[in-house]
Amino acid sequence: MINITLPDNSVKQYNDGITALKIAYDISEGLARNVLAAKVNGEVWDATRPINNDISLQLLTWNDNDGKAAMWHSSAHLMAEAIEILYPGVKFGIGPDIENGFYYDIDFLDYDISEKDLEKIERKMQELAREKQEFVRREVSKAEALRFFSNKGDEYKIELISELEDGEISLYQSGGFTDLCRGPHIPNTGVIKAIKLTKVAGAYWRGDESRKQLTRIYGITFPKKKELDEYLILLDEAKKRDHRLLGKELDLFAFSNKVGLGLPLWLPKGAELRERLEQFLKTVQKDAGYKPVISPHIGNVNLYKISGHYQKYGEESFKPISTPVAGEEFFLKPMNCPHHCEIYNARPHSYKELPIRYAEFGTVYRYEQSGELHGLTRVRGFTQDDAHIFCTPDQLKQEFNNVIDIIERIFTALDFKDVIIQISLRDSNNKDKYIGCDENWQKSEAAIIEVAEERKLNAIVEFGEAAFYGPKMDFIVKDAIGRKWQLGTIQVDYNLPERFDLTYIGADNGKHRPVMIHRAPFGSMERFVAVLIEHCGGNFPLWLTPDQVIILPISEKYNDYGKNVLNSLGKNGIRGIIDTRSEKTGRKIRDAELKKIPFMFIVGEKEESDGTVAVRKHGEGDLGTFGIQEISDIINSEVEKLMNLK
RNA sequence: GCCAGCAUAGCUCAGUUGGUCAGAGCAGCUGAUUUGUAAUCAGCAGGCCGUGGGUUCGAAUCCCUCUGCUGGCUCCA
Repeated sequence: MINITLPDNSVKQYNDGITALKIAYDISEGLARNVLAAKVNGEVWDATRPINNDISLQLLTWNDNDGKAAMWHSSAHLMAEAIEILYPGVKFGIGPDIENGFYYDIDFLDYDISEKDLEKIERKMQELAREKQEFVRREVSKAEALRFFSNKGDEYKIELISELEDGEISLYQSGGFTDLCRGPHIPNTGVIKAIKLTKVAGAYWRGDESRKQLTRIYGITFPKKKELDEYLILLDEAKKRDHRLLGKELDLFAFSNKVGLGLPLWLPKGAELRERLEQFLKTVQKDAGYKPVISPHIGNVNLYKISGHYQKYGEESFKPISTPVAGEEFFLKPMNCPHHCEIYNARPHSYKELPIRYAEFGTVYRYEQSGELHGLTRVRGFTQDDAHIFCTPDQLKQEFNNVIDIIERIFTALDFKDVIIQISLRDSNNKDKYIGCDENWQKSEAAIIEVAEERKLNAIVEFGEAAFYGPKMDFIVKDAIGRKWQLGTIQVDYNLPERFDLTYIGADNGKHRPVMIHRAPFGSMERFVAVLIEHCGGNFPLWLTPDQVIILPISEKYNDYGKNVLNSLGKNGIRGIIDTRSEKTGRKIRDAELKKIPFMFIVGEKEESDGTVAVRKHGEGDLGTFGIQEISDIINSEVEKLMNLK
């Protein structure tokens, strides 16, 4: 007999060789039907794998991420089985589960595969799933595994096996398909009820551009048809929020082939919105002791050789610009920091001046591969809300804290409520990857961790993800429909001060090296605006939105009164427009709703004689009649509250 | 850059197997209407069917080139 400890700490006794699935049946048949896998002493196992020792057991279902993973991984096998039947002879690469579903990389040889073929494969999968094929695990020797796949002619699997240790190799068989796989898998394919293959893409074998490109097919499966439908609705919602569509609809930005790929053009409404964002941050930064600086868009190639960007961005930069004088070359700047270092170096500094905080909305240029470009989120020219703080090592922690204050204030003002913080530290087993002495690393890592602990930040720590010059803290926001976006970043840097020989004179009258903090709360204006658009679906916060109010006169008779109202609003600092077309009120309301303007003021005979407006709020409807000063005050106090500026 | 798909009016899209196939709605302009909480009516204008080549008696439609757009290109059995 063995003891099985369940999550509620109850202990049950079973015979050797019992399986998680049988235990589930013992608890209830309903549960058993939902079991996808099991966690045995913290390790994810097949629910059908025999248990021979005392263990703690957690049954995994669709509600557990590990359960989902097992389901999707098994779905990848199911897809491979279907494909092997439909396209005999194809060769398989890898087929893992991913965050939202699974994929399989396959060498389709001479078959042409496009999205038209997906439906056929889906149907085959459904047919196979209904057979409730069981996944059978078999542990094999390396020689046996190699023999199996050489007989099959699957050179990719052979390559994978050759890198594995003998004794740790397992095969899984479901129906007529056998795959090299460590598992775990779901008990049988019967739980896969809803299948959607989503896209076909090329993917290099093992991500290596020099190797053969395989065909990757992505898909996702669900235990219930309803969940697939919900997923498709979510995708649809994401589509509606796409910043590229909304940017066009709301006249915010555009691209032109004549100007060039990945080079955004900001239209007046977009530029005004961006200016408001910049102005907001400038005000916050002024309060926090930042000083504006301005640096040119190009710099001598030697500047970037000193900073190390030349080595790093050489390939990803636009080609150097040559001058008529031989031997002189300039780069479009890929980052602002080298310039700011030289601004610091413009004159000597005393410890009494530190910290020095230089801020610049600096436009940088990087040559991204054409296929990487995407709306405003991935472009070739963009503006960072950059700042560099030069401080003494002792001031580091305080300065780091101050930057977090700024970032939190901004996220609050923009209604990003769900923020994940990632602290990226050095991989201490692999110190060669980084520069700088241990002491500095320990100090700066400790500073970040202490700050995170003191502020009780909801932070995850990643080892080995630090920049080569120092640890960093990244801010990842979740938008309104749950997608994650990396925005702000704070980085500690001991490298550039050294490379640029930055110094200050200390109280001891000696030269000392300052520490540098790189930080960008928005990251880049382009990317941030894109994320903001998708987050709010084009319904910007009141303080940011292009037009806060639209005046809708009932008929042309009231246009003059409407213009007077607009004037009064302007005097109260409220942005508005007026719709003087000779359209019916219903039409004007509809158009204003579609333009997502927060407030509609409807004015007619009553309002004109009373000096009032009938207020309708976007998405909510009629709010009733207000005096002009009264509603102006309401709007302004709302704006003030959102901006949190006082 | 590579793989797959797409490209028709400012926008969203129709255009069956090549032969009145250059169309619709919205937006725009002109006029009528003077309107009370999500589309008033009528008329007008608007396109080298992404570019260049080819096949054909004939191409928006078939083939090739180029350009651009979209989705991907390790989340490592």
